[in-house]
Amino acid sequence: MRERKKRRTREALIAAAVELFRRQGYEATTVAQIAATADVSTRTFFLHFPAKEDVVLADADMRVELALRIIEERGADESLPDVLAAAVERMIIEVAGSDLATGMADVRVKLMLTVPELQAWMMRRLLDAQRRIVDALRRSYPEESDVVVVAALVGAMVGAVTSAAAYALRRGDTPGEVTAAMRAAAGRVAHSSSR
Amino acid sequence: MRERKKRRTREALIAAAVELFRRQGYEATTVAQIAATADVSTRTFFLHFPAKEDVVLADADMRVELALRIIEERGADESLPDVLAAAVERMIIEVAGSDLATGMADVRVKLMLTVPELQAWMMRRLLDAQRRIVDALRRSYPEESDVVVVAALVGAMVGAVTSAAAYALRRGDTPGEVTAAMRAAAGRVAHSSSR
DNA sequence: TACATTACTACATTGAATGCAGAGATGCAG
DNA sequence: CTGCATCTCTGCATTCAATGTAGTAATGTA
Repeated sequence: MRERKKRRTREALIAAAVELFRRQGYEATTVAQIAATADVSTRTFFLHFPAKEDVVLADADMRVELALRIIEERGADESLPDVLAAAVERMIIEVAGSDLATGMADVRVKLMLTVPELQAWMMRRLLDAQRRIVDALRRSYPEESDVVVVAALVGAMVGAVTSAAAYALRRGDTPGEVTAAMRAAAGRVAHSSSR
Repeated sequence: MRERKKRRTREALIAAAVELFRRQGYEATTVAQIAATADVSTRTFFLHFPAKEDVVLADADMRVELALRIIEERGADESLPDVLAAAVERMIIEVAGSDLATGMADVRVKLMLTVPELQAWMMRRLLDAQRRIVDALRRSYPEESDVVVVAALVGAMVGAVTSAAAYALRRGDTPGEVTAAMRAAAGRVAHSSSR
């Protein structure tokens, strides 16, 4: 019941923020405005989100967790690049299923493609995800001696997929085409490193 | 003469900032402190740097310009991945020559590896650099029809090199080893895509 | 009913960043 | 040398994100 109320205000904040961002733009909207629209105090906003940017990228961590689970569950019978490719594929499916489908995410994507501040924030989170993926891979493949090689592979994979997605979205591709582009990019990196 | 004075205050600001960051840490240092140490007003700081973060990443654009020139100068006799590899190689050499050599850059690298705020800023700049590289490649190779494929390649290249560099630095590699790791990462990506 | 937990609020404060008006030095015309 | 224009730099006020603190009110529990 308490949990419920907390989640309601959280979602009210997200809804208010996205709506205001859509109407006025990201920078023109203050946190105070968002809080007022959601009928809470400004201070409450920061109890739910560590920063203004996080309200746009809410629940993005969840996807990383899924990818990490794939890596940790798979044992030693599959090669490292293959497992990495599978993990990335899992994230692609997740993104295709939620972000590219719902209407509110449409606004989010547009914001992420246009507001530099949000791009930087996303990259920051992505960097963090990369680190955790590298750690997970090293735990699952302790025989792979060189961290730097693994890190480079993960960096290439993440860089290729996100760059492909960004350009496909900017070009106005359909959700199906975007996922296809991401998948193709991931495939090229994985294929190259497995030989 | 006027130009000279301006550059002197700029360098005084950088020196003051790096020194204060080293002694007190990045977040514990205020812009007002930096300005006071450099004997200028707080307002002047923002006339030289658009944000506090930029004082650490000063003159990083220059390197990107060098890479772009490589891409634009090369005609059509070399393949796209090869030219991209050459451009990245140029940047690697530049980084090895300046950032990894001088003592002040030592502090900068340490800051970039530890302060999340700076990492986000660097990623923002990196993203911008990627865009410009993609544009330059498309100008030099108009016959390459798919932007997304080019973008994915550039993303993979930049992602691999930066990730490799970050992990090599974090591990405590010597400057020579770091550049070797970057070069190896770039080579793997370039080699894979050229076939 | 008493107690603890917790979401939330009000208030104050710090610090980054911007706008504006003006002072003072530098370079350049006549 | 004298005006005039062009800069850099300053001081001041302001906005806004973000944090610390203390306290209120409601919910859950013994």
